[in-house]
Amino acid sequence: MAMSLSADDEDYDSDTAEQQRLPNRPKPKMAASTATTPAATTSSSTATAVKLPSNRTSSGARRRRTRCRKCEACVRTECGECHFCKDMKKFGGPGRMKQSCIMRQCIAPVLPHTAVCVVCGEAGKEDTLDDEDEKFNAMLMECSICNEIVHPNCLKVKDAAGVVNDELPNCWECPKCNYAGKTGKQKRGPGFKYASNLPGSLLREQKAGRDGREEGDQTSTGAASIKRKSEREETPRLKTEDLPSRLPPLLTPSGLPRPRSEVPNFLRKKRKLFDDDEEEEEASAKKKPKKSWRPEESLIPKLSHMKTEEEEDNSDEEEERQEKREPPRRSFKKDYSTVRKEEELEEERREERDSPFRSLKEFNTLRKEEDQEEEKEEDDEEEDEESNGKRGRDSSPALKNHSLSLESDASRCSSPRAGPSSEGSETQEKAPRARARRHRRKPPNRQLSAELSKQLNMEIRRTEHSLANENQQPLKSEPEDSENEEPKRGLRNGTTGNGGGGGGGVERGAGGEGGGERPHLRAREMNGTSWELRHFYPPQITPLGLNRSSPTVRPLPARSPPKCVQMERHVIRPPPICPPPDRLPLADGRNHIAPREAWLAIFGHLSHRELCVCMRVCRTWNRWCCDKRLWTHIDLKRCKSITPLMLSGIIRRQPITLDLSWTNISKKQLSWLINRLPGLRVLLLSGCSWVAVSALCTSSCPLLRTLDLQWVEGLKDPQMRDLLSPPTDNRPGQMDTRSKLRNVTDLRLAGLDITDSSLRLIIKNMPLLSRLDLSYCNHINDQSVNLLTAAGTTTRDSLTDVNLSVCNRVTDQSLSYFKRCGSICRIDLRFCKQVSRQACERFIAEMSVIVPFKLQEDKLLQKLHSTP
DNA sequence: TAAAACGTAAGT
DNA sequence: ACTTACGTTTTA
Repeated sequence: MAMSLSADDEDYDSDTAEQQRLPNRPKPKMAASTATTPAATTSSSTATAVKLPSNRTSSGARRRRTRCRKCEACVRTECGECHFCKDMKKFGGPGRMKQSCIMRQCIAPVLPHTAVCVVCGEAGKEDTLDDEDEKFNAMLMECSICNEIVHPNCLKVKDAAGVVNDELPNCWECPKCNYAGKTGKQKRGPGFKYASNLPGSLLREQKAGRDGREEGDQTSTGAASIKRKSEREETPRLKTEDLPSRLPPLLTPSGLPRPRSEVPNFLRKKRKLFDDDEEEEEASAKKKPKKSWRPEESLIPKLSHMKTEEEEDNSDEEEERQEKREPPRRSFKKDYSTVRKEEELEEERREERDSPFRSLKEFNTLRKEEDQEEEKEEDDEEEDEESNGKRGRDSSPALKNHSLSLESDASRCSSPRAGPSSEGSETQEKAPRARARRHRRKPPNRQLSAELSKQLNMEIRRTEHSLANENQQPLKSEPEDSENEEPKRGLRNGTTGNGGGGGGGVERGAGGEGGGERPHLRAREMNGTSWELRHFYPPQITPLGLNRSSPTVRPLPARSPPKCVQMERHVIRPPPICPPPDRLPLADGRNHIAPREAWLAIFGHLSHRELCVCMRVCRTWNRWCCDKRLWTHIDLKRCKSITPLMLSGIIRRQPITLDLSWTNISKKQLSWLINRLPGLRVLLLSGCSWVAVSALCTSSCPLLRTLDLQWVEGLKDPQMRDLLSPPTDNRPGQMDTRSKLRNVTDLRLAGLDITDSSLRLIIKNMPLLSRLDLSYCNHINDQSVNLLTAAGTTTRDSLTDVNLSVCNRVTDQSLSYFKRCGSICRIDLRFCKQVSRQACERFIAEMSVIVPFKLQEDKLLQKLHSTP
């Protein structure tokens, strides 16, 4: 980013250089020292008067944004544990970094109160109005391209449409820039924070790739596209189509004065990133056909489900699914996949031929056509909708289309640039006003569908808030427990496993490589624990008796996430909070009798896929269906490629449980995710690489309760040490002796070559550990159990469920050690060759005095009346 | 290239 | 006047 920015900045500066520099405006890259001065000067000017110098117009300095103080992050207290907190003097640090707590990074930074319109010099006046549109026109809008802050009403060029960025309050691409075809290349947009500053930022990588893609999408469009091409660097955003549209930016539907749909710069960038990866591909293949891409939204992934449906229709996917046992709802992951570029999709298809989604490509092609129409319709609808729940009307028929569109969205999204191109095509087709909307919607790249994005954003926010209250319970969330149990089940059945999560993924994923096997492998021996095995057998599936030595193939990591990494700048900031409507607006202007909560109760019974379908029905439903409570569990298991979009989609939904098992997520991606999922309680990373998992070493996830590291490749004692050791900080006063995983209660380490040294660390650093899965750990022996149950250890009393199945070094002796555990409820010693049934019976007999146990299965001791 | 450092805008 | 922390620059 920096690089790209710099480039942009240069231009920028060149223009403005002479003009005064606004506060903070980064001076030209020159030496910082020099820069300082100017800055200072400017600062003085600005400081006093909020207003920006008129000259600033051309491309003025950007106004620094400040926290909204309302979002979940803002209302949170400092964690005291992150990098930035530790730097703070209040936490004993030197105070040099001067950054806000990682957990408090504002989700929707706002313009400072001192901001005023460059034209009239007044502040935002939206509060004085009721009408949404009026509000919009009276609120201050900051252009992400020229940085100018104005009241839309004060613009002379009202006919031109501005492109509202839904994700960042008061942010748009002003009509002037839009009309001029300027791209936001220069900068990310106001309020954009360098994600790279964040510990977990995924960033930087994107740079390279991102630019390219976007453009690709644009191709279809006319002039704009041209421009862009020339300006590759620029953001993908607007396309030419925007030009034509003239309507003033509409307001956000949500009612609050929030900007609409555009994808924030950062998003765009993100998308670009995606695009980049894809771009080539797309460019070559698809783009040409201009499909109408739509802005993708992070949501889209979900939406993708929709498309899925069709796909399903096409094939027997459903059947397949069932066979696979894939829980329909969990298709979520797939949805995300849809987001990816078509290429990826194709690959996936190939790989996951079985998956319901496989037909994406075809689907997409089909959709293209449909989409165009759809978009038209949608646009119209949107207009209508804005005030009421318009879409509802066409719901039924719409569903189909919508679903398609959604999918398309997803696909489009995947192609960052798609937005533009699509727009172009759309525009042409549609009426002017429709176009206008589009502008909004489609922010260039991934343009999100405006509506969806908005709603989503809002929802997200809400969700986040709710997340804030950890207590929130999902309407129908699937109990995390289920997941927890997975392992066990897995052993039993061989398959089960993950099911909890949505299971199914496993099989599928494996499918490509032959992983398909599933369950029911028989137990044999497992001597060495080669991770190969792991690959072959997905965690839950692990055959009790696999021959570990057998060579395995990891589920291929599918293609590595393309330049996804480039999430860099991708800062996800949902729009300002705007509570979703409590009632469903009907076509006749009245509201449906059922309140939102009632609807949510119903939605709670739907699968994620179904929710995606519902989200297409109307804006209101769209928002409701995005309720965080409906997405407490996100399953991307076996999803071969984790893309930035997927990541953003995850963050927006703020899941409590995230299953990334057997994916090839990268360290940066994981780190980025973790740092943005403060409410994450369950993280499943089985089958991932240590490289990725190592993100846990530097990221903060204090609330994490369940950590699944089964079959993580390369995870041995040294790595376990890194994982459990307190953060290392050389700076004085920064020592935190507590492990970042100190609150973990459920740890799954099946299939790892760890020894007692790791156990000691676990015992020491996980005082709350209740469930421990050490199955398939060949180095675990009686001494290990002795350690876990030794006097003075917290695990002695905290352990309730220990899985030592297929641990061949464990003998009857371990059972005697377990008698020391005060809370033990379940001991799984199945397939432990050296454990006899007699010993188990003896254990039960002796324990029965205190706690009644039963032999639920051979060598599976289960406390009566309790199921851990 | 990531992380640290920094000037100073913005808020209290 | 003081604190927080944005957005950039510099350093490692």
